[in-house]
Amino acid sequence: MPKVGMEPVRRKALVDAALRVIGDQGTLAVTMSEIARNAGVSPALAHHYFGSKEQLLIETVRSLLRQLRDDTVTALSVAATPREKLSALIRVSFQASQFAPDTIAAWLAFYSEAQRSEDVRRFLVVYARRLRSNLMASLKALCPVDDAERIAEGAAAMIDGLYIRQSLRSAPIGIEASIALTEDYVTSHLDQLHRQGRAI
Amino acid sequence: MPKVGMEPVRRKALVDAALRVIGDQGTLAVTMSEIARNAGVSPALAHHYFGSKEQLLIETVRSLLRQLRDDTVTALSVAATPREKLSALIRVSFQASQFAPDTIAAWLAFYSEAQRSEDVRRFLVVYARRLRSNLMASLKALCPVDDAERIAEGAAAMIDGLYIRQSLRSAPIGIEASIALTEDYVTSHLDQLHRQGRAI
DNA sequence: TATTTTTGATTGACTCATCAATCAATAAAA
DNA sequence: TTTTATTGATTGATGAGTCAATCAAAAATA
Repeated sequence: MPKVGMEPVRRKALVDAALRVIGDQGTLAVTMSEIARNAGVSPALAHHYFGSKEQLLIETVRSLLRQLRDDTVTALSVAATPREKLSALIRVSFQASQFAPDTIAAWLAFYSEAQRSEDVRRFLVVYARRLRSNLMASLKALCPVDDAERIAEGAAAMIDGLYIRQSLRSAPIGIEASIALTEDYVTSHLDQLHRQGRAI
Repeated sequence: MPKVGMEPVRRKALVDAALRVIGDQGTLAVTMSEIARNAGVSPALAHHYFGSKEQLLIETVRSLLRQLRDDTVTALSVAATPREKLSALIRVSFQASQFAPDTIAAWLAFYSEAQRSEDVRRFLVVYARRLRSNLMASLKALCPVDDAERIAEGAAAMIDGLYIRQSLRSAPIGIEASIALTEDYVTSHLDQLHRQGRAI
């Protein structure tokens, strides 16, 4: 039943399937067969389009990252002031699409994989940098650079930490609580600078 | 060259080797052969003493957790006031032994594995609970319970977040900087409560 | 328009490697 | 001689990657 132009469709289906399977198994010890089955095609086809499992995995991180970037761009575009942009950045990280158990499990699996695959590591570093630089951009408008750096570092760490804790599913902190906690961190530190007359 | 009483020695050697290999590969996709080789024994011996790979891995998380608990107990015992105990808890998390790249990679690998193995997950939940309850014990002496809960949650998240970010080894935040950031979080929130007259 | 040719999509069957787990055999204590 | 420590060799399962073959759409040609 070969219809022409299937390539992009299949690529997407396979990447999505990889995400699902990884999210489900919570590990990169997933097989091509399983991914292919989940996508409704044969294992051979997965190889045909991606060449190797590694490559399919890379593509999968990439898609995760792209999703997050798109969400971020959208959120930032509707935020007017630097302070609003900060809130938008925090909110995006805990957005439902990012906070879904499957997605969290997949991120975690990739963090673990990053220790072995230089390619995967590079993508995660991009994520870390992006979050940091987005936070910095807004913070610099609100306080001196060195304070901004500290706050950005702290906020980023807190976001990642809340994220990873979510993966254990014990005493799960909800989306709103996570946002409130991070929001609180930023606010209280900015307030502190304000009182010290160091804010802008 | 069988000498009697080798069992405990070998068990420890194998667990230590597992930790090294996992830390090195950053994943639980490690083989019994590799672990055994690293411990200087045959794969068959590893099976002899642990029965299965899963069991050896469980034992390895356990040892990680025990190490952390011992460090924590020691650190808490020399701290007198609640505030000092808080600092001690923070410091322990970033202690050299916990902050070694291998150890970080191993923790990460186990977090990822926790999605699949209920046993591993249980151990990590124990860790999370322990950290939280230790923080709470000291915080409750310094502020109302609901504030304590928020601060404990935030501090724990920040610790985990700094930890995970360390694993990417990009723009690595040092031990001291990590401690300072977390310390800063706790201090500024306690100060805030103080100003509001809600601290104890 | 009818036909042949080329190309893209797809898979079943296969190969090769790896790995967890088993077991029987050996060697040294006790 | 019984027990403990240890391993080499083997087995059985699984999984990544390859390949040749099939099928149908599209393009080219008659």
